[in-house]
Amino acid sequence: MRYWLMKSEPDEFSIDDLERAPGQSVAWFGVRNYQARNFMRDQMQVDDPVFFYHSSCPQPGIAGLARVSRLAYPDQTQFDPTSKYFDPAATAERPRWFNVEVTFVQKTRLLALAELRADPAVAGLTLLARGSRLSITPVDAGHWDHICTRLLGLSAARGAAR
DNA sequence: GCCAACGTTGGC
DNA sequence: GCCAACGTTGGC
Repeated sequence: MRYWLMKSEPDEFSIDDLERAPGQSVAWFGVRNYQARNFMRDQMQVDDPVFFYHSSCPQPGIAGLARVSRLAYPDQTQFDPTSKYFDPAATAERPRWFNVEVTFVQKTRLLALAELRADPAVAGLTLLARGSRLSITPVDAGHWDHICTRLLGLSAARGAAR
């Protein structure tokens, strides 16, 4: 099992939107970065725990927990000419972009980026790396546990969504 | 709105 | 295959 952090702009799709989604499960479509795609396509497994991170907003930070609910499959928006994620180079035979699905676990208090940066125990989080822009990043088990139990006050079991 | 950092594109 | 130009991300 691996742990992940997935960024979303709350204006586009927030933790509240995930909670309200039918079945509380959604396709994580629109990723157009190869490294992030590869994480989804090659490494993410059903039930992997996910930090849901709000980016490009007044209070960037972790806003909740989710988990992977479906293995990666071709991102349908790449085939849709009316979508802003349309990719003319993609074909059904040779899809270029993939997405997993994630499901809602729970909201948390907003754990601000600034608070993460200030905590030496999570130094090394890919999210915090200089110039890091990746929308999907892996999280070490130790960092996951520290954030859940020490910073968010959750039980480790709840945090791991078992 | 600024801008640093990084990724992608395309001419050569 | 190099690399300049351009586009995007995302915190501030």
